[in-house]
Amino acid sequence: MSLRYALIALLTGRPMTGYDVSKSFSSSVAHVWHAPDSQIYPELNRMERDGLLTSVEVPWGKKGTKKEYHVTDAGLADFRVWMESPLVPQRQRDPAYLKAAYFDFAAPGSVREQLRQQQAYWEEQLRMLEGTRATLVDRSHPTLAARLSKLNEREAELAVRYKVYAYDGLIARARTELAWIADGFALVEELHGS
Amino acid sequence: MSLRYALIALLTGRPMTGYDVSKSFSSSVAHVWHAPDSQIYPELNRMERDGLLTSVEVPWGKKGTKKEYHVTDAGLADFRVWMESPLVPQRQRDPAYLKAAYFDFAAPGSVREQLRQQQAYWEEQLRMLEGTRATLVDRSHPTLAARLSKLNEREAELAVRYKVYAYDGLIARARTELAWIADGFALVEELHGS
DNA sequence: ACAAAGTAACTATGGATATAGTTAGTTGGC
DNA sequence: GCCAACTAACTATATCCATAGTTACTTTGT
Repeated sequence: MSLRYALIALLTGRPMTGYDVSKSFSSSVAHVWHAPDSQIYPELNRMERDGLLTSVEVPWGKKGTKKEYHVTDAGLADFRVWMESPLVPQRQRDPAYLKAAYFDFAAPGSVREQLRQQQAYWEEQLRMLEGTRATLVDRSHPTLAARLSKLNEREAELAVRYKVYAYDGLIARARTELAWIADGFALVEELHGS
Repeated sequence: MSLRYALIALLTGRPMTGYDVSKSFSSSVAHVWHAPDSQIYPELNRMERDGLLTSVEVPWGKKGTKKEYHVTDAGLADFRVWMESPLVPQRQRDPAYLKAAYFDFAAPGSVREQLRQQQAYWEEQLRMLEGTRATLVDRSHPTLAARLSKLNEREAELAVRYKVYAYDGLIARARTELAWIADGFALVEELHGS
């Protein structure tokens, strides 16, 4: 059900077409919530049906049209209810930790290779997160900038600070993963030599 | 697909009935992989059908019987293939970070309340993880002990060290979450006063 | 003797998610 | 003038996962 609220959150910044939403999801918003467009388009339709969004047909080129989704008052109210409601605790389900617990079933070379892949992934994540954080701090982030233009300075300050806070959490998490991976290299070294 | 390998991993320790597996999942193994029994029983059946497990009917009381699942050589081979294969990178999908990014939509009191709930959850997690880690180090953990009895000292050392390593990662993650939550309290204080 | 708690093994249903397409119009480069 | 890349909006299928039951037998406490 969080997809629905991720979509409202995104659309409070500015009205968007399904395609825009899909692009936003695969770039910046994907850091906090990933979704493929096969989920996004149907969900946008359902949300319009449920009155959380309205759509406006916008011309595109000569013949084409595109649907631009706007958050309704009901949608915003629904979002606030969700924002105020307690969070259901996350289930632990991470294949990386499951694998690590049974690394003794794999060859040391394979373990090192997998650690390298995880390291590359998290380093890339970290770079992206730090880059995005910088665009939040200087308020150049496109979606954020669109939303800020509708707010007064006090409200803008809150919006920016909480977003930076969320990214700080993600960055801390990425660093923790990288530290764990570094420990993994050291452990393989200790147990199997270099 | 990881559920299948989590099940094989568990059953390499000792043969178990579906019920045993379900209990293990809701206690110790749930730290790395959660699954309800509505997933476990059908998956065990499919795995038996696919030749990864065999089952032995064991009498239970006067009239009852129970099915004890054993990992087959094919199952172990399949597990090793998975253990050696690269890990698909994680999708980020965490409602806590999504919410945090939009805390300005919620009342400060509600934010504090949600932070408190998250804090309680992660403190409890941390306690459990540290408790389980201790039973791994002193080799008193039941599932681990069962597996160790089939291994020589060198193999046992590897099995223990990697399991402790996995738990160290989970513990570090829990601590990172708690530090982030503490920063959240400080931020709410700064932005809205106490 | 009986009830409560525990053990065992499921099923049913709906929603969430991943993977992989499809159809059609638009823009920019050569 | 045409092709590649991009924009737009999907659909189809299968699996994963969560919630909430059901049935039936066993052990333990009183």
